[in-house]
Amino acid sequence: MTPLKLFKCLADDTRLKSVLIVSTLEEACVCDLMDALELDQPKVSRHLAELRRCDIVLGERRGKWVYYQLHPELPDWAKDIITQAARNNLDYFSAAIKKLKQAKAQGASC
Amino acid sequence: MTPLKLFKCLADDTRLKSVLIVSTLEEACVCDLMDALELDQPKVSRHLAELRRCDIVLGERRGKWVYYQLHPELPDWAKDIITQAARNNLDYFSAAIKKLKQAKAQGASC
DNA sequence: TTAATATATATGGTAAATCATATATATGAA
DNA sequence: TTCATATATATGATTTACCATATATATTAA
Repeated sequence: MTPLKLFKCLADDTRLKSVLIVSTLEEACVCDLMDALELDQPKVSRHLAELRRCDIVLGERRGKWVYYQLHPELPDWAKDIITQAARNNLDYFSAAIKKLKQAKAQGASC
Repeated sequence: MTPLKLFKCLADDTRLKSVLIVSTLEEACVCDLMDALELDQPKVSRHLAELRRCDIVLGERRGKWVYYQLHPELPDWAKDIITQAARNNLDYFSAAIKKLKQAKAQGASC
C-alpha cells in the first residue's frame, strides 16, 4: 500500500463512506451499504470492487451475502488513518448509518 | 475541512509529495518544490493553488519568494493523517527531499 | 436428487464528467 | 526591467455513472 493509492481510493464519496461504515460497524454487506447510502446495487458493487482491488477491504461470501471488512493485512498506518478520519468526522456518515439501522429495523432485504 | 475534501486533495502525486515535503521540512517555497519534484513552475504552482483553496497549506510572501507551510488552522485530525502518512512512507518522498538538498548545496535558484 | 426460479453480487460497454498537463499570459516585488 | 509566482485556456487522460447482462448461491417443486 502506498499513501497515494490509499488517498486516491478514499477520494470518492461512495467509497469513503463505505470504508468508514465498514470500519465503524466491523463489517457490512452490499445491501447494507445500498440502504445506508441510498444507491443502486451496481454502483455500490463497483466501488467495493475498487476498494478490493486496492486491498483496503476484504469480501467474504457467507451463503447468500458477501460481507466486507477492512482488509486484515492493511498496514497499521493506513488503518490508523481510516480510524482517525472516522472518529473525527461522524457527521459525515452518521446519517448513512442511521438509514442502515432503520432499514434493518423495518426488516430490510438482508 | 471534510475527510472527502482532504483525501481528494491528497489524491495526486504532485500534491501529496508537496504536502509531505512541506510537513517534513516545516516550510518550502515553489522553487524548492520545483527542484524536489523536477517539475516546471506552473505545474507546481497550480497544485499549490489547489492545496491553498482547500486550506491545507498557507502561502506567505517574504520578499521575492512565497513560503508554504501546513495551514495553521488545519484540524488536528487532518494534521495527524498527514503526519502519519509522512512518518510511515519516507520511501515515497525521500528521493524528492534529497534532490531538494542537492539543489540547495549547488546554489539553486532560491 | 434435479430443474426451475429468485435473490445477491459482479462486470462490460459507453456516454458524461472530472482532473491533469502544456502553453501562453498576467501579476507583483525588487 | 527582471525574477518569482499565479492564472487562463485548450487538450488529453482518467474516472464515474448508467444500463444491461452475467455469475453464484439459495429455495422450491417435482
